[in-house]
Amino acid sequence: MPLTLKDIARMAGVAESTVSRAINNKPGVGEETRKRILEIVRKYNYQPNQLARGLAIKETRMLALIVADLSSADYKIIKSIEAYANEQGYNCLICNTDNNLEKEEAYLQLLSNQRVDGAIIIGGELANKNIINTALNKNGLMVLVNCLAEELLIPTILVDSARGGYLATSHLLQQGLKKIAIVTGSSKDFLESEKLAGYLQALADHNLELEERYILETDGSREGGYDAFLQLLEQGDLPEAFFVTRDILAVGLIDAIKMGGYLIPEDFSIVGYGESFISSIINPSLTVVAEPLEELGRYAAKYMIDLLNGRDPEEMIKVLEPVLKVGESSVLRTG
Amino acid sequence: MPLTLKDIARMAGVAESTVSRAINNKPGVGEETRKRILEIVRKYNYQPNQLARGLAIKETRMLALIVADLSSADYKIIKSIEAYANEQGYNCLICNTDNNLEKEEAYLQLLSNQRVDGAIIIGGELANKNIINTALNKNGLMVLVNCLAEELLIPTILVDSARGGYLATSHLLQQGLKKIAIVTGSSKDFLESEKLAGYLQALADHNLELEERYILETDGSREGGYDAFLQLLEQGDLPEAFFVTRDILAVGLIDAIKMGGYLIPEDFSIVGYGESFISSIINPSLTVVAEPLEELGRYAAKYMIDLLNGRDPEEMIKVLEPVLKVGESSVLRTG
DNA sequence: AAAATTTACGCAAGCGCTTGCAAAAATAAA
DNA sequence: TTTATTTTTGCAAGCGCTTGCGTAAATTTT
Repeated sequence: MPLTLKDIARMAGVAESTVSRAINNKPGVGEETRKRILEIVRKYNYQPNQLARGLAIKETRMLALIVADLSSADYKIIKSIEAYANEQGYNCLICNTDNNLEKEEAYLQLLSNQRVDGAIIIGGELANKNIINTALNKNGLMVLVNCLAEELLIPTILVDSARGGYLATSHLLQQGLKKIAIVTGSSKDFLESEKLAGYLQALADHNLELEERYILETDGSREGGYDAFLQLLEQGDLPEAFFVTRDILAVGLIDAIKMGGYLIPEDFSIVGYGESFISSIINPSLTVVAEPLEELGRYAAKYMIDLLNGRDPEEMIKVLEPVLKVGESSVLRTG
Repeated sequence: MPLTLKDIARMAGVAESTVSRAINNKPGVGEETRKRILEIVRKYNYQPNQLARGLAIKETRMLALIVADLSSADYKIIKSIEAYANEQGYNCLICNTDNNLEKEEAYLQLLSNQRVDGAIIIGGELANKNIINTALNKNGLMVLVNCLAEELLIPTILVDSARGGYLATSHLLQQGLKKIAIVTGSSKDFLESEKLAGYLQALADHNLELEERYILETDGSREGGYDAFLQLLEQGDLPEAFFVTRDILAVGLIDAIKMGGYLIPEDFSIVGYGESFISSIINPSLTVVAEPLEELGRYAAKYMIDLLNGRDPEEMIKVLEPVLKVGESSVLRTG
């Protein structure tokens, strides 16, 4: 059995309350007694029981990280959140909802359970408004990362996907390319539709008219990317370049392009999205719109903890800028 | 303020203890009262405070997942652990030690803090024996994944890396190749040295003698892989094939090989390790020794929970078999 | 030296839940 | 009907910690 406050108190010959105050650096303890107590604490390596403490002061120092589908992209965000949170004395629960609403709901109950002090919701199409709203009404503290809950006043931090789409498309346009196709994931996904919007905006800014057939919506999988190219091939109307909104899609697309005997970037230029190291491993290395994932995570954690410290959520909305990282897939080698 | 047991008790006109028993399906509550109570519970969506419950019954239903360096390989294991644990009513804390002993120690204190019921330690060179031993002595429940703490009686689950090395090397030998180099990460890493052992065994079984210069120890990074090839190039003594023990290493090695104008697999056959989807994305697709990560995670979670349920740790050691997945990098195209 | 402050410390209640034990109620046995 | 038995329920202590409040001791002020 681990030692308790009572044990320490007995050893030090003082009351429990005194030990408590000494440990927590609260006023009301004489210098001498404090030292004596801390000495004993150290000697026996006493660790306060956090459950009891949490119960008494009503905080758990735990955060729930709710992820729609734990993927290789998310772990960087998570890592970053965890690092910051840990610095501030918080631990992080990992909650994979598998894109399952019931699971999401169950996890959000951690808030009302009082198992966690707050929840950070990361990603995708999910983020069901009803569920979140319910949690919100119960005073559940939440932060949204890369997803939106319109109307609801929740601190949100996201990467400007429209800007990303714009950057990617502009880059291709600047290479003198005009026939640019976009290969996206589900249009239900807010971020995906933003990327499309950026793409359209860039075209418009260059006075190019929209070609419906160059907008290819897929399921976001590798096969989806592969099929997208086949589809164009059948139509017999190939573009000069591709903006692909997900790295996995790009992999599939590139498979198909190579299978067709085409060269990148000679026959097709490509810009991808998301700087997983896939992009640098692929041959040729992929030009991508890179998101500042580490920063994303840090902000998320910071907002959460600010929230816990009573800061007003009103002002907490952050839009980070993606940057274009030029690789070999979009630029013709000179010479 | 959330409702408490007392609130429910008052509403139902019974004592708190009765409500408690009703909620937890314990005997000693009349059928009628039970129904009445549960009705109220549902109506108000009452959620027991887990901290209080934990304090009373001395369990947190939380597991710490201690990872040496949260990487893309680990998240699959984590995902799998989390899924199983969640099924069994446990939540998982994510603890990234960043390969830092102090952090590892701090995280293991979660055990003595009684913030978690058990810890699953995943990975690498770390797993400091002293620290673990201390935790063990305090009755900390632990499970090891893909790492070892010799002498200590701790449930362990790992993939047979020696077998992996053997499989990889044998495969190359079966292709009629004889001059096979191995590129490994740090030899301090138990798993890495096992892979080497498997490699050596395979050579021995084929009556090939060991060529020291074909054993290349690196820092495990992409650059490490790149440099390994350069080193051989300088020596002017190139092998016919490579067994590369980490996927990132393989990426670097392949970079270098291509840079040198060589072809894979025509000039060099390659077998990598770990079926991240890197292996299929790389061109040519990589032949790899694949580890059953999902299964690894599931076993880890299962052992942990078995342990919590009082099962004897003695019998808990599981060695999973890796399998060879043949890609294009090791087999000459016929025709 | 006495009075007024300040500081150090202990007491005890409370956080929300569980559980052993005893009392009360319902049921079975005599 | 009485007694014995079982079931239902409540009481109260306890899990390990925090904190408001009151008192004793130390310090400062007159």
